[in-house]
Amino acid sequence: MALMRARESVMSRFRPILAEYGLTEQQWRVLRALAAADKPLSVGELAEQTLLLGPSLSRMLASMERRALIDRTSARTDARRAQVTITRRGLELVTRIGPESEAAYGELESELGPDELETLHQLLDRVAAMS
Amino acid sequence: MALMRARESVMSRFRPILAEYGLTEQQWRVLRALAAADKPLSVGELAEQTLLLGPSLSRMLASMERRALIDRTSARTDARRAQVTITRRGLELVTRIGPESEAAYGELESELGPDELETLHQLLDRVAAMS
DNA sequence: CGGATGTCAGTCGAACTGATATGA
DNA sequence: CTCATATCAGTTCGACTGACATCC
Repeated sequence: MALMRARESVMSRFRPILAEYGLTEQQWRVLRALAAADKPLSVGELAEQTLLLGPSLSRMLASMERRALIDRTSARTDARRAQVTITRRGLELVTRIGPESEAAYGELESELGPDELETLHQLLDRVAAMS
Repeated sequence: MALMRARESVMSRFRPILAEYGLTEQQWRVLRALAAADKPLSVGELAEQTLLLGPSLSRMLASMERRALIDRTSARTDARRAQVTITRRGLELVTRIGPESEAAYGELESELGPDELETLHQLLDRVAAMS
């Protein structure tokens, strides 16, 4: 519950911004992962990085492709593997929303202080690594 | 994302146990809140403690009432306010699942150590309090 | 009356399972 | 053939909104 409350506290600031741009949290995670990666990602890699399931991603990607936020082509070396890339339009969205995202992160840092934010990060990573 | 990963890591151990008993995470949160409170809770109080929305709760409570896990009556002093209590059957479920829940928490404690778990808790609470 | 509480109805997004096409 | 990757189909659940009944 503590983890949920903390996440809810952070996201409640950020969700309205996403809604303005017609994005769900999950779609935002996809866009960020693609923008951060400097290469095309497979659906499997995306699933891992965004904590989404394959079928959910599959439908989301179809919808995001219709909105021209991402592109899907199949890999040359392995035709099973999709190549998902972010489009110029998608990247534009990320760069427009990005600053507001960092602002939310900045609030967090000014609330906790840089050292304790770092501590929090390390502890969370250790919990995540338990799996 | 760090908060999500940490939570996912914790819950991935626990979710199969809930599934065994036919409970969703959200229903479990309701049961725990009711078991922890030694008095009837209103839907509003439940919403606050479980991070669920009113309408979602309303439907869930109806379903849980059909399964005889909870009871709903209206308050004497204020007929708008519902009195939600846990039934004997619901309490039985909590006491059966409880130990497994604490086992998961124990894993966390043995992974981080008691001091750092405490630190994590405090940091998370501070983030949650930002709202 | 105005404000609070809870429920209902309906829509939407995502989780999840099982089956299937395709290719390594 | 096997295994992996991705998608499809279908169901279920909760988020969310707007309307509404009820009561303070």
